[in-house]
Amino acid sequence: MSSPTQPGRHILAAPAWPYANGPRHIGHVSGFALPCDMFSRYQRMAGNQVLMVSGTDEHGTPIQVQADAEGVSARELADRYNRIIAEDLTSLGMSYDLFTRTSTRNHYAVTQEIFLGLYKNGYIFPKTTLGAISPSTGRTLPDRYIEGTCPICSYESARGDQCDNCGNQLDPVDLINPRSRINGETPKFEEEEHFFFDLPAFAEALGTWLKTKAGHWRPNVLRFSLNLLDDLQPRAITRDLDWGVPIPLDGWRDRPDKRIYVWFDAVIGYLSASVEWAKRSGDADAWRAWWQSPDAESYYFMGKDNIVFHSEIWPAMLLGYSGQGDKGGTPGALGQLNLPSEIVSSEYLTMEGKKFSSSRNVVIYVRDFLQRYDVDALRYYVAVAGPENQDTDFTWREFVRRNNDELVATWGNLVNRSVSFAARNIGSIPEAGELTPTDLQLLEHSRQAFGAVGENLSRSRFKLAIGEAMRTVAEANKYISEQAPWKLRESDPDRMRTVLHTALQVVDDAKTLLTPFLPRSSQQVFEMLGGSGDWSGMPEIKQVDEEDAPSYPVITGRYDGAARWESRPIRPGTPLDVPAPLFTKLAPSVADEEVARLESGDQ
RNA sequence: CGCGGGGUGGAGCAGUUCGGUAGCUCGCUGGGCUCAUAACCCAGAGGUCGCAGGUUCAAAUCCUGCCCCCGCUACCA
Repeated sequence: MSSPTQPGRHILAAPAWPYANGPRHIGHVSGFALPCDMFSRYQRMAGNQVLMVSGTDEHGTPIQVQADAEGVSARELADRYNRIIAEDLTSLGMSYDLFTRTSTRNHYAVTQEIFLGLYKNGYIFPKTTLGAISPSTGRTLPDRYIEGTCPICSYESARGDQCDNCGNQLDPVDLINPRSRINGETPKFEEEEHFFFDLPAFAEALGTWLKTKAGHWRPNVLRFSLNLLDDLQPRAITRDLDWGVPIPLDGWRDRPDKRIYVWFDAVIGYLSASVEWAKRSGDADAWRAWWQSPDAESYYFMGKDNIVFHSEIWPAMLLGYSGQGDKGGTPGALGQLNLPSEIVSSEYLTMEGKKFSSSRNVVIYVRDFLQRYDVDALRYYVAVAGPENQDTDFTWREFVRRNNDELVATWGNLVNRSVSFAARNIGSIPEAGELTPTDLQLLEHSRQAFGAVGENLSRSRFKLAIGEAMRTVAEANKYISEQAPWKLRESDPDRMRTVLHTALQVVDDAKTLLTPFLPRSSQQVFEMLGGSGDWSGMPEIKQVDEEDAPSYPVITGRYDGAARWESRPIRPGTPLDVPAPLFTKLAPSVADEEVARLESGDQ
C-alpha cells in the first residue's frame, strides 16, 4: 500500500479517555495508555502516518457529585484533574499527537454537529420517561446513585438498576423506600422529556460490520459484541444536569438544566480531538486523512469494561451520522466517517491480589510510582506481564524480580558488558574482520527479529513481541560468553574486534527492537553508540488557547526522530565511553517496603 | 439469572481454531566462566493442564455437568 510518493498508511491510534476525577494509577495505564503507545511508536518507526489523540473525559454526574463534595465547581475539579492526568501521561512517555479535553469549545461544536447529524437522519428521538430527580439539586439522580429495598427479594441495599442480591434488573421506580446514595434524601420521580439514540436501528449494519472482523479481533471482544446485538435498546443521550454539552436544538439550546449525556459526548472525543489537532497543525482538514480515506485504519485501546462503547455505540453513531443505519439518511456536514478497524481491549490489572481501590489504599499512582522507579521498568512490566488476555496481578515482589532478573540482568547487562569492554579495550566501535558462520547467524537472527517483533506489535500482541525482542538479547549474551573476547586480547586481537563489532551491532538492533517498549533507555543506547538528537521523541505539555475561552494544557510532541524499524549498520570508529548503567537494580527489601506502605496507607 | 473472559510445574504466561511424546520467561539445585550492576553460560529437578463423567487407538485440546475468579454493575479501566 505504501509507495515512494505515499509515505505509509494512515493509522489513527485512539486510547480511551481517562475520566477526570482523580490521578491515574498503574492499573488504568496498563489497560489503555501504554499498549497504545507501544503500538503507535512501532507504527511510526515502520513508516506509517500515526495520529494518536485522546484527552480527559470531564462531564457527567460523578464529576459534579465529587465537585459538590469538595465544595468546588465541576469545571474547577475538571481543571485540576485534567492537569494532573496530563502530567501522569507525559511522564509515562505517552506519544500523543494531541491529548486534550472534552470541555473545549471545539469538542462542544463537534459533539453538537454529530448530535444534529444523527437527529436529521432520524436516529435521535424525544421520549417522555419517569426519571429520578434529587430534590436538593434538581439534577438527574442516575440509577446507580439510588438504593432501596428490592421489590423481588427484599434485599435492603438494592441499586436502582439492579439488585446485587438476587441479580434481577430493576427500575428505580419500583424500589421500596428509594433513597439517594449521595445524601440519603428520597428522590422525586418526575415525567421528563429526554432524547434517545435509536441503537436498534443499527443492529443489522453493526452485525454485518462485526462479522467482517472475525479472525482479526481478539475473540473476547468480538463474541461479546456480537452477543449484544440481540438485545439493543434505545439509549438516553440527555440528562438533567448543568455540567455538559448543551443540546443543539431550538427550545433546548439555552436550557440550563438539560445536557448531553456524558457517554455520548465522550466517545466523540476521538473525532473532536482529531479536528482540534488539525486546526493546530495549520491545516484544518488534515484530520480527514485518518477518518475518511477508505484505506485509513483506526485502532482503539481500552479496558474490558469499555468494549460496548467502542464496538457498539460509537460505531452506531458513526454509521448514523454517515446515513448508514436502517433509516438511511445522508452524511452530515463533516462527511462520511470511518468505522474502527480494530477494538483492542485489555483485561484488568489487580494489585497484590485485590482490585485497585483508592479508598482502600489498594493503589499505586503513576506519579508516586515514577518518583521512585524508572518509567521503563514500569513499561517493561506492563509489556511483559500486563493484562493482555486475562486479568493479571501486579505484585511488588514480581515487579522487583522482573526488573532485576530480566530488565537489568538481561538487557541492561548486555549493553553494559559489551559497550564497556569495547570502550576499555578499543575506545571506539571496532571494524569487523572476516565474519564466521556463528557471527553471521547471530546477525541474521537479529535482522529477522524485526519481522517477528513488528508483526506481533502490529497485532497488539505485546507479550509475544517483547519476548521475541528479549530472545535476541539473550542470544547476544550467549554469543559473548561463548566467544569470550576477554580471552582474545592477547591471542587474537583481530578476532576480538570482530566479535565486539558483531555484539555491538546486535546491541544496536536490540535497542531499536525495544524502542516501542522502552523509549527512554533506547534513546540512551542510541547516544552511547554515537547517535545525537532525538531517537524516538518524547511528549511535552504545552499551554494552548481557544478563541474567547480560557487556555488549557495539552500534551503534544514531535515523534519524527531517527528511529526506523530496521537494522542499521553501526559506524566503526565512533568513540565509546564506559557507560553508566541503563537501569537500576532494586534491593529485595523494596517489595516489602512497598507492601508495608500499602498497608499503612502512606503513599 | 443472563452474556463474555479466565482457571496449565514455585511465580507469570503460551499452547486449545484443524485431538497425537506439555512449551516459554523467571525462580530453585548442581556445574562452568569472569568482560559486565554477585551480572553471564551450561545442565538438572519440578506439572495426572480447576473438578467429575463421556467420545476416541489417542484429549490441556472435542462433548456433558459442576466449582472458583473477573467484567458487564460500585471512588474504578
